[in-house]
Amino acid sequence: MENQIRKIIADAVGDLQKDWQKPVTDLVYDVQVSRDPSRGDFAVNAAFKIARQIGKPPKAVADELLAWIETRRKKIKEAAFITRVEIAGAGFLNFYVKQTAMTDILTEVLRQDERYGLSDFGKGRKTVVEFVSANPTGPLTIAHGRQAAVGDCLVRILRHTGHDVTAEYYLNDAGRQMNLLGESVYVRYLGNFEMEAVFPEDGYHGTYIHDIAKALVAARKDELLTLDKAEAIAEARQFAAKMMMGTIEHDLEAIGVRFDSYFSESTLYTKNAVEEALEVLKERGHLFEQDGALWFRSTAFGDDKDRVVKKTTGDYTYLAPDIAYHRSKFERGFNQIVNLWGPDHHSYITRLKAACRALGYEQETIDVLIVQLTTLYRNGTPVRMSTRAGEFVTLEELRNEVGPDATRFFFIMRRVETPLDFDLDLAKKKSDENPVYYLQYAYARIASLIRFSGRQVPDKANLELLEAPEELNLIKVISEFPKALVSASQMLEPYRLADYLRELAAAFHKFYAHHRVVSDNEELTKARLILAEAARMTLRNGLRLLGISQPETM
RNA sequence: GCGCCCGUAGCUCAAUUGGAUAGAGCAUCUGCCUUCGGAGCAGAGGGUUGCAGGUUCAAGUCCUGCCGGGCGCACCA
Repeated sequence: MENQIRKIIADAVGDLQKDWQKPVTDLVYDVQVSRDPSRGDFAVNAAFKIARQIGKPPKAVADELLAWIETRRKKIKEAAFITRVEIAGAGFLNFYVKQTAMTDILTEVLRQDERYGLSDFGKGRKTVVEFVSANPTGPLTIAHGRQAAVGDCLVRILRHTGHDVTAEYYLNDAGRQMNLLGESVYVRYLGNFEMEAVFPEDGYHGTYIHDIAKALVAARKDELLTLDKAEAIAEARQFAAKMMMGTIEHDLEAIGVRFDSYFSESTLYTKNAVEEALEVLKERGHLFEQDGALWFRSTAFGDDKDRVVKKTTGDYTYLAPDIAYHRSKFERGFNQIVNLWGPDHHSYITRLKAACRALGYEQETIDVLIVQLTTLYRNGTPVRMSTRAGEFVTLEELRNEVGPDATRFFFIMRRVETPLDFDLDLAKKKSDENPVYYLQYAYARIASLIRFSGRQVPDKANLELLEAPEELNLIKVISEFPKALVSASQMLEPYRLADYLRELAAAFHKFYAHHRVVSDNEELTKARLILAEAARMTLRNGLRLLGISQPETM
């Protein structure tokens, strides 16, 4: 429908252009589904955009377009479904279309079923979404949880809109933090044999360290006591990392988050990738030595200051392996890089993008989403968190308390760049106040309705019977699903899907409250069952993309 | 000090990237269950979109300045 309207406008412009002073090029305008019936079914703002280009008042352009359409409305086939076009406001063209033109979408939804919403919008995009990427030095926190929920949801949406997506977890397993973990566990391990040792400064204090140590004792008995300290710590580190990763993967799995790839930082060193990446930068003339250190001239790419990649000590900074890591993304053929980072990495974005361009990757898109922090609220007051003392609310604890569905939904219902207030009491409430239940209730209600009807949803019916405002509105909302997905996909904003689904659920509830579906009127019953079924499928497809269950009963 | 982000209803947030009368949820108040699930629906109140200019057919959105808040400015990771 939208395409046909665009075709008409394009033809009109092509025709009228002759009489205009300036040419119209690259015309971009909106064809918007109107939710207000007094504004027609579709609102088009093309006249404004044309007016700007040719230097005429929008109203005048709209008049010309309207006249053009009116004189040909009976002749051109694209216009067959149009019943009326009118000018509104300062130059909007409002299109009124035939009922069947709107209801056709319902049979289409039923036909496409699980495929409704799929698009090839992202065709040609080979996308890597990197998120969570927490060091396996402790359990995942709620900060990771938000990243996990948003990232996973984004992956699903990108996939659904035709991107070739890889969900990747970058494992910082080469650094000092991992050694600290090993040392912390080792000291606790010794403690199990009544042996004293100095606990490392900045070591990890959480009770989970004791758990790991106990597991280590169970697995290796007193074997580590015979090794020298460095060796024993290395063993402890390896054991702890493996065990922590197991826990992390389990916690992610529990809220439906899966990764296609775990990329280990340490492999960058074993494969000499860090040296190679720096070599490339050097060849391209972006490195220099100063004060005994090796620098990347990032200021050439808009950074505030140049950055050290290799310290005077000979060690790499954090940036060096990260450059190598991102180079590997390009080398693996990805042309769309999406990273989800915490707010503490904000200033790092410029640096990374500078490095990517310095490596010679100009065409590829790099998007870094800063996922802001979450504050949990209980009884209206913030829950205190402190990683330092090893006391923090873990993702696992949160999930156990509010359940996986609410966990995911609350994490994604806001734009990622806004800090999130997570109301625990609200998330647990099984009532109308809880937005998760609003969506799931709509789904369960439709499922129940179809069960009640005691029959199969028919393939076809006289859909022209659907003419009440609530019915037409629901149809319009259903028809906007693919567009909502593309929008969420393009802008990398999963919350848009959550927002859309709330609107869809509201449209259904409203329809349901005003009209009886199963009645004596056989034809109308059929038509309304089709409408309900299309709503159910759309809701289901959307909830799946959010990773939220679709209960048949509640 | 420099850079980035934010300021919208009592609260939490939207607003189709510049579109028409700024919308939802929560909270408050008022209605609706003898028929498909009331975890729902209908309605009311609540706004100078921080302030002042500017750009244009059109500004919550873009530009400038101010006010208020947050974050970042490492040879840490």
